[in-house]
Order: sequence, then C-alpha cells, then structure tokens
Amino acid sequence: MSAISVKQSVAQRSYKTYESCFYESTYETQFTVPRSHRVFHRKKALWEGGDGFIGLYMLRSGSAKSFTLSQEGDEHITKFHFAGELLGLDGFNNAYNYTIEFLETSSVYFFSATEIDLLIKQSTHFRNTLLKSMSDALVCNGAMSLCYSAYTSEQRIAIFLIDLSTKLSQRGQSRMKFVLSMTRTEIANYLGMALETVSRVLGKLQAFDIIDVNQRMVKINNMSALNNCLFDGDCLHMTVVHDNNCNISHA
Amino acid sequence: MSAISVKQSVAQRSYKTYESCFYESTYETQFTVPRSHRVFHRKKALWEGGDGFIGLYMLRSGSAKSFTLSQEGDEHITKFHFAGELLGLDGFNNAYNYTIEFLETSSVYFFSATEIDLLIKQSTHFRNTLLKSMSDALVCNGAMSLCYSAYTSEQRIAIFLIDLSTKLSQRGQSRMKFVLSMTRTEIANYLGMALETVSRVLGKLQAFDIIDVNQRMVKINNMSALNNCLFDGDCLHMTVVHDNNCNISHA
DNA sequence: CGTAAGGTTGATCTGAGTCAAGGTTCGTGG
DNA sequence: CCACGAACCTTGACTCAGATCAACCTTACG
Repeated sequence: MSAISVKQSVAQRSYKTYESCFYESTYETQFTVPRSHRVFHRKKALWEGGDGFIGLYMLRSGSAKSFTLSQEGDEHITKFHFAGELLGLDGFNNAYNYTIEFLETSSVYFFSATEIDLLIKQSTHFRNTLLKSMSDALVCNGAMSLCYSAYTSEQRIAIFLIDLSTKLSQRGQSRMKFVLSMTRTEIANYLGMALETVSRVLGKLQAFDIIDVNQRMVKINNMSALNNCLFDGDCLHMTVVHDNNCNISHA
Repeated sequence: MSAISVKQSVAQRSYKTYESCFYESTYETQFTVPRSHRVFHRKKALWEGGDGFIGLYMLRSGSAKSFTLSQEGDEHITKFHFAGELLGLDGFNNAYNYTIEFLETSSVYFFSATEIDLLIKQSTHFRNTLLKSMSDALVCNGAMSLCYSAYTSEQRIAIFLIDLSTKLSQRGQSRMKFVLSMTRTEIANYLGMALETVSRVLGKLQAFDIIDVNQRMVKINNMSALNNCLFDGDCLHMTVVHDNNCNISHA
C-alpha cells in the first residue's frame, strides 16, 4: 500500500474519538512532523506477555486481539481492538501479562514513554485525553464484566454485534453490514462461551430474520429486534406448537 | 474517634501500596498541611450513579462496594474496595454510572480535580503513581473478566478468598484469619453466581478442612489446598464409594 | 487437488441456577 | 432485658442453559 493511498484512507475516516484527539494533540507541542507508522500482518504480535512497557501505540488501521494464556496454556481473549484505539494503557504499571496480536494487516503509531511524559506535562489537551482514555477503558471493562456475569449467551452475542456495529459506524463504515475480522472460535473465547453456542445463536438470529450471516459477513436486518435481545435473555424462544411445527418461518 | 487515635491507627499500618504513595506525594508539592478526612457509615454512598467527577478519593480505612443498577433495577457489584485504594479513577471521562457504598464505617481523603491537575504537572512522583494506579485497575479488571468467563464457582470462591487474604495481609492484618465485610449475597453478586452456590462452596471447603467459616469469620487452614482449587476447577469432588459413604470425614 | 482450518448441527450430560423450607443472628422498640 | 420481625445463611430437590462430544460440511490455500 503506497504512502498516498494510506493517507487518503485515514483522511476518509470521519470519526472523532478521544483517541484521534490524542494523536492530534501531539501537534500542539513540538511534535509537528507527521508521525510515521508501522505495519503488521495477520497473526503478528505487537508485544507478547512478559514484554515491558516502552510507550503507547495507537491503532491506525486494522484490528487486533489481546489475550492472556492460562496456566493450562489456553488462550483467553480479553479484548478486540479497532482503529483509533490506544494500546498499552495498562502498561504504566508492570510488564504486560498478555499478548496483542493483529487479526488482519494493520498499522500503528508509536508514542515513546519519554514522549508521553513530556506531553503530559506540556499539553493540557493531551493530559485530559490520556486520562479520559484510561477512564474509558475502565468503564468499558466494567461493562464487559457485567456481560460475562449477568447475561445469557443470546444477550452476549447481541451486545457483541451491537457494540461492533457502533464501533464500526463511528469509523465511517456501515452500521448494518460489516465483515467480522475474527473467527467464531475467537468470538466464543472472548464472550466466554462454547463456539458451538456462538454458531447456534447466530443461526437463531438468522432464523428470526434479525440478521443475515454468511461466514464473516454480517448484515443486520432488524436492529430494534437485536436491541430487544439485550433486555430479554431468551427472546429467540421457538414456541413449539403441540405436534411438530415451529411458529416461525425459515428463509 | 479523636484526631490522635486516628493518626495512630494510620501510622500502625505498615503496607505501602501505590495508593499510599499517592497520598504521600501530595507532600512533595505545596500541600504540606495534614490532609483532613471524612467519615462515612455503613450503607452510606460516597457518590451515586449520575454524579459527576469532582476529584479522587483515597479510602483511608474501612471498605466499600461499587455497583451498577441494571435496566431491571437489580444491583450488580463490580468491585470491593479496601483501605489505600483510590476511588474514582474511571471518572475523568464522564459522570459515574455506578454507586459506591460503604460496607462498614470508613473514612476517605479527598483530592479535588484542580488539585490533581496541579499535582500531575508538578510532581513526577504523583504522575507516575496516578498512571500506575490506573494501569493497575485495568489489569485487575482484566483478571476479574477472566474469573467470570473461564472459572468454575469453586475457582471463583478460591480466587476471592486468596485475593482477600493477600489484600488484607498487605494492610497489616492476618493472612489466615479475617472477617468478611460483605454478605454472602454480595459475594455471590460480585462473583456472578447464586448465593446458594457461594454457601455450598464455602461448606465444601470447610468439609475438606481447607477453611473454617463461621458467619463472617474466615480461617484458612490449608492455603496450598486453596491454591490448588485455582488449577483444578473441581478439586472438591466427593467421590462416593459405591453404596452410600463419602470418602471424607465431616468435623 | 488435498489437507487443514473454520463452521454447522445434533445428541447427551452437567454445573450451577431456581425454588422451597428451615435455621440463625441482628436490631429495634416495649 | 426480652420479643419479634427482618435480614442473613444453609441445605435439599429439581431443572435447564449451555458445555461437551461427535459427525459432517465448506472454504481457503500451498
């Protein structure tokens, strides 16, 4: 991808999150030169468990997943990341205890630890943005905890899809139709359920004509019905009519 | 409680966390006068959902719980707080979407938003401490997510007890014997399980002579066995011997 | 074009939730 | 100081959402 086409695709994005402000705020100070970025391909890691903090990254394009390894050695995905997000906010403390790996070809900006320290002191904008981003991450984590501990698998999938839809639309993509950058296994892992269950719930949502799924393609046909799933953890109940018919029609 | 006895009880505490550094770092700057504190009683709220950010609090003594209310109006506990912890780190962003309520008579120090802004600019120590605290909170949240999504109820209780034991011992209390400041219902809610299950798991741990529980009193008899529960999600399996005996002896 | 990775669907099993009943402790007013 | 109601805790029986096991299909790619 040439430098020019990259520049255009960034310009095309209209979303404006804390994180993009973060990037802009570097211009307030002496960092007036355009910041260079680094490209990573699918399955490549930005850092791995045990690596120490050297600074923050901003995901410029693409997507990634964070995961820890349990004692038994199996992966547990804690978060998916999308363009504009800051990566490494939890590193001011210790070495990272997790790995962050790209789901597709992606690029990042890097802000070194010393650079950040300087920016915090010098730029009120930067300072506020950083604290807001960290607050945001904390709030987001809390919401996710709730998702795990209190919601059914139908609700989790609904939350996941709505969240994804919201995030992608903030990034200038369609709110109703998008391509998943992660596998079913990864979704299942992230949501704390079996991959078969993910498959079944997606199938049910399709049977109710709420979404269309075809491999990684997702089309939302009925956003309000999807929203209803958040409130009713079992809204996809197929009431069997006495003998052998379901009261829903399959496509 | 007189000012003198309060001062002593603070001095008696030997633990040294990021958070207590946080308090100390206020001395580096112009805030050289002893900071005053505010006392709250059980069931009183420090703030409620909807309240805006006005600054940070440090829990000086006692304990508290944070909880959100779901659409259906039921409480969901996201965190328990103990002496030395900073409260409100997730408020730099928006108004709080949760309530924080004390579990027992407790006291807090207050750091106003303007004070914090000043300290960040002026004190490297404070700046690092704040960022570390926030990183820490993020890491802690991540661990909690894992707890919800990947662990059995036995593992969750074991994690809860070990975590509590660690925290309290850092605060100069016994690692092996302590009093729970929260009810079974609150533990269940926090760990995302039914209160009956909490009761049953605690009962089982007692039957295996790993702990002694009597109401809020907990005594850990076998810390390594408790640690084993983390690795084996079903280590409290009572193997029934053919007819009607359990191979464990009840106290 | 063959093999692996990813995805779907059905059958069965089980950990933990729910319902129910009873016991214990706490707190307040008489 | 006791009595009584409320809050808290325990234990048993039953149920079910979702995990696990198993078989098979589909797509991607060297």
